[in-house]
Amino acid sequence: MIKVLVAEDMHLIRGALVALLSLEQDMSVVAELDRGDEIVPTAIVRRPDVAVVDIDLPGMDGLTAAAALHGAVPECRTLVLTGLSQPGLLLRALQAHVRGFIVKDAPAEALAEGVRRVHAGERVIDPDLIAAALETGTSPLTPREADVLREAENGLPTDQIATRLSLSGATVRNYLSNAISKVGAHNRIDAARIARNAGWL
Amino acid sequence: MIKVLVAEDMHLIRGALVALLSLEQDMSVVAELDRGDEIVPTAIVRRPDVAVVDIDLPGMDGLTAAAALHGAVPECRTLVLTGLSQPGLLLRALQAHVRGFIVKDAPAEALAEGVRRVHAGERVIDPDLIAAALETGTSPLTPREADVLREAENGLPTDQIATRLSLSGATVRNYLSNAISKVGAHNRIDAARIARNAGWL
DNA sequence: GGTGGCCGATGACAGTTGTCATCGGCCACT
DNA sequence: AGTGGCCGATGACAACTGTCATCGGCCACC
Repeated sequence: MIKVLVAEDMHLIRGALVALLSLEQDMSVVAELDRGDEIVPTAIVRRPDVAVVDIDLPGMDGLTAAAALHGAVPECRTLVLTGLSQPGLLLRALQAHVRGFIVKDAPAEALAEGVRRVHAGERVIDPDLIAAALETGTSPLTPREADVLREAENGLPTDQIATRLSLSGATVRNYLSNAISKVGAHNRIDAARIARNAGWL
Repeated sequence: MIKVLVAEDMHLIRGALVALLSLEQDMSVVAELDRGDEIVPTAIVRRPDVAVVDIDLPGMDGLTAAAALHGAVPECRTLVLTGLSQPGLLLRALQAHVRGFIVKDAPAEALAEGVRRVHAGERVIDPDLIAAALETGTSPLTPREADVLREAENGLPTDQIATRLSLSGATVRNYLSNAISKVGAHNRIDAARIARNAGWL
């Protein structure tokens, strides 16, 4: 019997995923969570074989939690669930010792199948996503450029971004200018959109 | 036995929702769809009692489909499913003769319960969402202002928005300026974000 | 028939944003 | 010791953005 932990913030979706997994004879859900920062403490107590983790969780994002989980409970394999297919996230996921990466519009059977294969030690990654990740490549942005883009995404003007990051306004504009040209955008918000879609933020 | 139609674009989530509904003794899923424009044709053939429809579907958005469904198969009641709770969408949903409105982070039992109540002729709407909708009120934006904001959201510069909407660049700036002051934003992207969150786009 | 709202446009102006050249400090690598 | 990259900063300049006043046409409402 494969013991599964499920972490997904939207209650209804989580319940539905649990229902889906519960249909399988060879697995049982031993924990249900809605926050990333509860994954490790819960896993230590419940000792799941596989953790099914949404990438976008409150408290602590799914990838950070996956890395921490690998450290705290190494025998527990992580299967990441993501809504949007952002290639850059795949790279970060692999660095976080994630063993499987399933997109939410994969066929329903893919989940249980993925859990089984990850439990068996295989890696489970959508081939299309691998191709996209290789194509997109690694982020061209420096950490600071990414920081600035993240703030710009919310519509903050230059000087407020500068204040929040303790930078000079002119420096912020330089970073934005660099980021804009690196990703091939026309302005800051375009750049933020491109970087976000690529999974670089 | 309540016959249910499920329309949700993410395959895995759809399968999970179907699994969840299939656990109920008094209902059966008679149709599964991933596109909005197939809802009406399918409903005409399968005659579901309740349609569970995601708001964000390819082909035709869930609300438009719900309105069409009400016209084509009036005895079928619609229950809308939405990820983000955007108050403005609730108003549009009610105009589309939607009978229920469930947020994806509602408890898992809420779905089957909602299906039952909608089938019984009740309206099912989260009280918090009603309050938020009343608070947010109806959109202050004129149709054209909303058009311009939608384009601005993607990072297009003024002149490209003008081209796409067949307007003068100066007019676009005026509309944006109006929209920005109406929603109390500091710039176009801030305005787009606010309007999007309110469900006005 | 007047009033008011939305549409579309123009011109002027200030403020913000994007680009470029250039600087110094720091750190890693050869 | 030199090279190159990232960080943070400045100044100047052009381009874009946001605001305001103002116009005419159209349509709905009283």
